[in-house]
Amino acid sequence: MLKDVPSTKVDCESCPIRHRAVCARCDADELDELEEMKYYRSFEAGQTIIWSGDKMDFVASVVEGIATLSQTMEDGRTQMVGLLLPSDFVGRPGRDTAAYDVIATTPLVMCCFRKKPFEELMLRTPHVGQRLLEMTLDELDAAREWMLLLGRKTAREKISSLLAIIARRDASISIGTEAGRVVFDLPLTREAMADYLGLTLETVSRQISALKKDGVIQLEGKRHVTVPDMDRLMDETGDDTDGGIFV
Amino acid sequence: MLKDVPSTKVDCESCPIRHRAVCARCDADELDELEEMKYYRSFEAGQTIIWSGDKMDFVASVVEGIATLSQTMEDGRTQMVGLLLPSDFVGRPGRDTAAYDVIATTPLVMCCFRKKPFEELMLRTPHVGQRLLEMTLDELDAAREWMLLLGRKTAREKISSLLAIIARRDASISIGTEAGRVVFDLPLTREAMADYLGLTLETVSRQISALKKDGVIQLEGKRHVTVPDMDRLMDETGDDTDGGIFV
DNA sequence: CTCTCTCTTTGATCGAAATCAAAAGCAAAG
DNA sequence: CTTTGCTTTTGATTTCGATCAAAGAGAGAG
Repeated sequence: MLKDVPSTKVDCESCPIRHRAVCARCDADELDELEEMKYYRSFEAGQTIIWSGDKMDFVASVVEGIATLSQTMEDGRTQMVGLLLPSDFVGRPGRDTAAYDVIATTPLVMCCFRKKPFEELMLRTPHVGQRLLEMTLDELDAAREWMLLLGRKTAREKISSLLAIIARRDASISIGTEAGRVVFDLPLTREAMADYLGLTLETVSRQISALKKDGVIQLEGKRHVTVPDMDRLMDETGDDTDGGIFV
Repeated sequence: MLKDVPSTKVDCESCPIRHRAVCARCDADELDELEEMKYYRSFEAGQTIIWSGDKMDFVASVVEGIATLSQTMEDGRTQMVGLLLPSDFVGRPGRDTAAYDVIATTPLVMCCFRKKPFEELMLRTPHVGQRLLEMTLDELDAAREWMLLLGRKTAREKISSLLAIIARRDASISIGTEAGRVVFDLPLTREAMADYLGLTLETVSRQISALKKDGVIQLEGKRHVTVPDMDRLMDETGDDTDGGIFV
């Protein structure tokens, strides 16, 4: 089910708990303590990591890969409520059951901490709690941004918004950025995109085809996207000038 | 614009900052400090309390009345992203501009604290920060619950869900509860409901009429609602048995 | 009481996205 | 190379909610 990554002490630049997410202002002792505590788990694409309602005895942050948070109604309608990218945090200090399904959409590596000791550290270390509050507020903003999208945007605006988010996120990583040109691979299937946007997969496909026909994007295969002009794409999102905060 | 409520020391049972929201576990000194800090502001129905982008130099919690958080696109489409009921908290420790419009939908009284001293108290008092994290996580859950509604529910399910939420919230306050029967007044106009649910006001009106015709609810005037059988209403929401967490 | 203004209901029509259906593309397995 | 089992695209049709339009219902002002 899950294979453990070697968890001997690694000086892991990409481990967000240590280096970005939680501990930016912690002192050396606290960092060491976190370092001792952490362990890695990895998952295959498509694997469900946590089922809604499960007991959650750890918190974690994404090191590599992409996961989704989603909710499903009895009749099978599902809505994705969050996208977890590297450095994003999973888990609820103070809660013991998961509220959503967490599914790996690509091979995934997470950096985990058992919840109990992590919570104890939180009590002793106000910075960690504060940082967590900050991150939670960011997530809340993102969720509310998404509510506007789900409630009021057209299918074309929805797709454009999602592409813009991924493009921006990737643009900061990839090198393919020159004068508004961005190139990236979609990390989600059409169905996952539909579940995120509150659409059907057919509508997603059609709108992507339409954006392609109109020259807003170029497609190579099913996943490889080129945005020749980010401003043009942004115009399609319906957002005001400086756009969404999301992810 | 705003008239101040006498802010001499009041032993205010309904003031949530003091008695419920933030300070359940604080000791006497901290409570006194909060007590000294707080002041009240009241607003008329329809008044905009905070504009998105405004500088926010206070945090507050709702004592009486109802307010909404909403986002508006340039072309006027608006989506409500939160409903503030008594005891709910407004404001972002660590942020200085408001992300949403806050509008009073009924006469409103808020218990306010200047942000700076409140943040300082937070630093000294871990309980307050923790409580705030807990509250923020609740809001996040609520927002995500709403994402499912916005993305995947039908108009009828949306209306039923909103009615159920208000009914449940009111049921715990009002006396009109006997064997699943709940009576309450809608605190929102049809338009506000539409903005919350991602619908038009005409659709809201039509669906309410339909629920009435089908005996799921009874209406007296425009606002006064009787739910003869909560279970029946819950069946209409599309939620699984124990329903939403929202509000 | 009547006028005005706002909120709400209801009707007729339209349109965007859902649904139903089939074909095309592609990768892994045999 | 063919088969199998996806994911994706495209087409035809339907439907739910939006839009356009008008009438009813209160509440408050004069």
